[in-house]
Amino acid sequence: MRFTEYFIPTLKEVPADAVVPSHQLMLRAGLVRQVSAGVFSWLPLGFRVLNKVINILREEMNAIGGQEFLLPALNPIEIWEQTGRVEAMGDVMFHIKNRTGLVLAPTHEEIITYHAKQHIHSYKELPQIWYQIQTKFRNEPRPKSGVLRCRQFIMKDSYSLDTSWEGLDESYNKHLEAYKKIFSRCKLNFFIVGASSGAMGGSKSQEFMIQSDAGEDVCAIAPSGYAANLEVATSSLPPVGRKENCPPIEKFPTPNAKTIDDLIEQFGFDENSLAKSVVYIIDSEPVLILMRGNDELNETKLQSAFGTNKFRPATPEELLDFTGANAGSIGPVNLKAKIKIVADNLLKDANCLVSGANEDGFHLKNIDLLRDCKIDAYYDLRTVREGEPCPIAGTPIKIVKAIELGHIFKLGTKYSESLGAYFLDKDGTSKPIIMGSYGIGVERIIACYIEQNHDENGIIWDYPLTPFDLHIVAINLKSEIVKETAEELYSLLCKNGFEVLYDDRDESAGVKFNDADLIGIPYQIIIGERNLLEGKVEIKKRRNNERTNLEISKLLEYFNDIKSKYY
RNA sequence: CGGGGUGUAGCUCAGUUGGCUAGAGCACUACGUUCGGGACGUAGGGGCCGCUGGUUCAAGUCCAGUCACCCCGACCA
Repeated sequence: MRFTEYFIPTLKEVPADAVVPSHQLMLRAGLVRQVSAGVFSWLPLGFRVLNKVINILREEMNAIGGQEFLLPALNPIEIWEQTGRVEAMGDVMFHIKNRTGLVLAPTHEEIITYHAKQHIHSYKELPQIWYQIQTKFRNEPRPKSGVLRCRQFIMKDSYSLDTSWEGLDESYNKHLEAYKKIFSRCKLNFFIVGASSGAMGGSKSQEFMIQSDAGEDVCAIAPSGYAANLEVATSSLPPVGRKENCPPIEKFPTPNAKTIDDLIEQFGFDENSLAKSVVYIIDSEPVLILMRGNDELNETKLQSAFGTNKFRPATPEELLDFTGANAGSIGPVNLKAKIKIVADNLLKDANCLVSGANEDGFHLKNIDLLRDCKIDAYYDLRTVREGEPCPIAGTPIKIVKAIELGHIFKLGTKYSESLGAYFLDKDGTSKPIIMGSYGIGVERIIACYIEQNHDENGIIWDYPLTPFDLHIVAINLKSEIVKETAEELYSLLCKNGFEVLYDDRDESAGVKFNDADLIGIPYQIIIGERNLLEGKVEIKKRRNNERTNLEISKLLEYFNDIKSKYY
């Protein structure tokens, strides 16, 4: 491709709106342009990369027996009502205003299940893996970081249909392996974490992550290999437990202690003996949640424990109504109203605790959870912290920010049951199809690759994602010998199957060098009079700036050799 | 949805207590010179100062409203 005949609008300056490196570079190198918040156009150069990613996805999905579909983005709302997800998705789903009854699909479990219901009637027709690479629409409240969080984006989503839970395990593992191959082929430095299933429903789920400060997810990782999204991460911290000879419960004044830290400072209590209480309204019912003093409630865990995402912290008025005190003096004993009390696992059956007295300015000490109050249930509710021992081998946990590239779910029968996708098994009984759901954010692969592969001059592409294999930089095309050689080499390399970007612009050397580094094609072939006098051209490797002067006659052999290593 | 910020040329930005025909650099067009790390000269083109209303002799500048975009938070499969 000749630069003069190809639309590559590079930018010299960093666009003011872009903050994360991948966003800046995708704009500067002419890969994408923003049209509105969370809505992007792919320009020719970026679209080449996008297609390379899509090819890899397609190859690996086909390799595990996936069959490619193309499902509609416009969906009848009825089908979403049947699965209860109009409400669950809430504002995230786009609704069509001038054609009521249609929505823009944020994902495709419903449509897949609809087709399964239509045509899958026997165990003989299972298993199936159905996938597509298609545009999704989500009304994100806050799109950000370029293509990392968009309102319109491309997803590779696949769905497995099985007759048994063992079958689901198999389909799930096929995806797990396929995803590892996909991200490895894309040269991404990724890791896999245990994750929450959230509103998707289902049991097991794992996420594919890359570590990045631009990420919105937080993960706990440990040298043992333990890795989990902070939403579900646990540690093997010892429980508070019971002390011998816990004295009777006793109220004491704490007029100037509103926080756990105040109590530690003013009264010298052991941090572990303090218990804090927060009140949430869960499914319209008040619940007092008791945790170690300085632990943080993990709302995702709360959601799993109660099986609902309809909860919120109680208002100050509600606090006073239910407990008899304001925030800072609340505890599990002597509550004004009889409300449900749950506690974090670390407090299981603990005693000698300090907590609020439900009377402003007073706390209780020597609380025994077995003696002084009734805990309705214990759950894992706390957020893991840096340095805690991991649950696998007790090695210290590190907390890192990460970008989610892909997510695989064992869905189970939530959708097949609500939409009536049943099959007849061998024994003649009717059973719901057991499903899995697996997604990859296509644009995120590209943004993540750039996050991990760039320097101050631009993007550093590698095979196979690079938009072109080779970049010919011809310096001073007014020179006959430069022009002739460049044209000859361009034609030779194209004929031999290389994808070549040939900078044939009448621009100064500096402009071309800088654009070449910005665009970041792995090898630059620099053709200038200086080297041509010796019958040579210069090869510059983008990644490490390594330069080699090579005889022109050996060029084809040189790149064929490189190519054979990559393809 | 809460908090903060920004809207002036294609891009990055300046524009004072309201005051002449609204500016710079880069980009763009023409001609000439230059040609291995973002060249130079000369001459040009390009503006609904986000939008609407108000105050004023006079508004890019002040006031009110509104829209868009960015950041932090909330939310998010």
